[in-house]
Amino acid sequence: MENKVKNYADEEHCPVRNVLDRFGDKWSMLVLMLLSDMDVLRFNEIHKYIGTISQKMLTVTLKKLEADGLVERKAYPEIPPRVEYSLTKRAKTLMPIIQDLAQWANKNMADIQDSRRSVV
Amino acid sequence: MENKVKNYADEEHCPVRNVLDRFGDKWSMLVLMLLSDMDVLRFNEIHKYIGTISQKMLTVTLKKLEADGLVERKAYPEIPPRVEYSLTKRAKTLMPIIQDLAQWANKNMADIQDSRRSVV
DNA sequence: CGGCATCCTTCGTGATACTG
DNA sequence: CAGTATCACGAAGGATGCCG
Repeated sequence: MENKVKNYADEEHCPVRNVLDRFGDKWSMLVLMLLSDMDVLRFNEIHKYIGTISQKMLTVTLKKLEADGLVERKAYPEIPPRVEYSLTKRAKTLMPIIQDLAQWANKNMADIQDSRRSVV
Repeated sequence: MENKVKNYADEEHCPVRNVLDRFGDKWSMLVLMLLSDMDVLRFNEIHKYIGTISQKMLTVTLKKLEADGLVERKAYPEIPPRVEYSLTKRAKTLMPIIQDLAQWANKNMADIQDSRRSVV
């Protein structure tokens, strides 16, 4: 019935790619972890926490995360404007996995850097 | 002692970025999952399984993974040449996390795509 | 067979200036 | 304050051809 050689490039077989396409970029993961720690933050607060991100990239990143239902955006119609960001429930189910990934990274980073040097 | 505002961009706080910088690219994850399924594969076998990857990118991806100690490369001095790739122990400790990520992706992908459409 | 070298295109990212 | 708009650049990725 089934072909022996499945196509590993399609999304059917590799949903991970679907996920990574969304927060595998330079900043998304960082924003998620930050919001996970701090619960609610305003635009400029995030900007200050992540010192090196540009305003543009923060905007783009937040928009993407909001579109994917991972971040909630709450704008208050005040002058000056105030906008608060927080994680959605969906994002919160993802965070434990991110934490596992972080732990693995912590444990293995040193060894990996050794690998790169020794050029086995 | 500590500054209230930590820098979330440094590796100390975000080892995930270190990991993602390594296999967060377009193909690494795919190669890891494929090798996890198939145990041992030759260069052209991987190439066929992942139909859409270019030869160049497969080479680059495998080299990166090898350098990080995630993939083992075994070359047989024959004519024509034969090279076999497999996961290292280190990579095998990572795979469960990847699997979790894959499961999460499977469960949530549909909802996420709905989110993108409804533009909440 | 399993690469490497080169060229070329596209995308992500950054810098800067402007706005409601 | 919280963005948007525009320009510019570098890196990632693809196409093609050559080699041991």
